[in-house]
Amino acid sequence: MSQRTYNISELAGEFGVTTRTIRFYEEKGLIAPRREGRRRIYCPADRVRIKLILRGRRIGMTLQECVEVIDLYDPSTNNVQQLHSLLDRVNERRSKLLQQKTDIDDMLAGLAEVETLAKAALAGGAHRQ
Amino acid sequence: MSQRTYNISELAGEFGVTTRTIRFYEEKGLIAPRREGRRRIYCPADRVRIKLILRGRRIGMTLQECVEVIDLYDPSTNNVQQLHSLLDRVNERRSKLLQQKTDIDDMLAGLAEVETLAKAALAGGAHRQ
DNA sequence: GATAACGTTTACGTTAACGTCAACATCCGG
DNA sequence: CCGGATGTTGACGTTAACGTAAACGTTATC
Repeated sequence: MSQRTYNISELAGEFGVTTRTIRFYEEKGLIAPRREGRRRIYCPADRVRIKLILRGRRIGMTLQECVEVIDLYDPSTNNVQQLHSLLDRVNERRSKLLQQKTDIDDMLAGLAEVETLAKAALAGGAHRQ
Repeated sequence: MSQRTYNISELAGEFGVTTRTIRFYEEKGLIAPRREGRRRIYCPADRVRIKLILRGRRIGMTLQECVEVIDLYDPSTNNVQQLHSLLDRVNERRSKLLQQKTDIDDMLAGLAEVETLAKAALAGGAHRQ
């Protein structure tokens, strides 16, 4: 069951970013694909990391924050202290995300109002140019 | 019923930003407080605009996008063409917001898993330093 | 009337997240 | 063997969103 692999333009195409973006993430230490000669070869895990990074970016997280969140998913510790600190960071991140959800819902409510008013105007007294 | 007013440091304090940030928003044309001499005097409407800008920023919108959204709330047109274009922009913005909500929910689900695992580790086989 | 406390303008500095370009390597079909 | 297509490594450029600092005005207060 040899893992499927990807080259850089394949992933760039899939995610709608440039190859420069993917190389930049590597430059910043967010991913570390293996090499075949000089060429970068991405495994499924690399691909997932990129996906997670881009998800973070879509909600306005910095690359640094993206790493922090991804690192949460990858505990690799059994130490009591570290588990507690992990739980703390999970809670911090969660409260930020919940605030963002509230912001989004408020904004959606505003849009709904705008839509209602605009449709009413169209149905009622709107005039042509 | 004379409107309440605010000075710059008052608003900066309330919103947890610097006065520089507020002046910067003005520089970019996002707000336009009236003056009393050289001093900036903010009315409730100005305050609301700042609040909306900061809400946009929290979910990763650029200042430009913030203006676009705020402008949606302020139609001031009865032209059919423009009303249709308004509705289009509302829909575009909504779909971005919904994508963001999905991203946030996915991330929250991930955090919940991490939390469950960490708590299990603490309850079960975690060891002290 | 000196000195804080707050505000103003002007201007240069900074950081993040890439874009852009040059110069070169590799590979592949004709 | 050669010309694209694709990849690589520098290296410098760019934009957004402020930070920071200097130099000055206004007001309050001791």
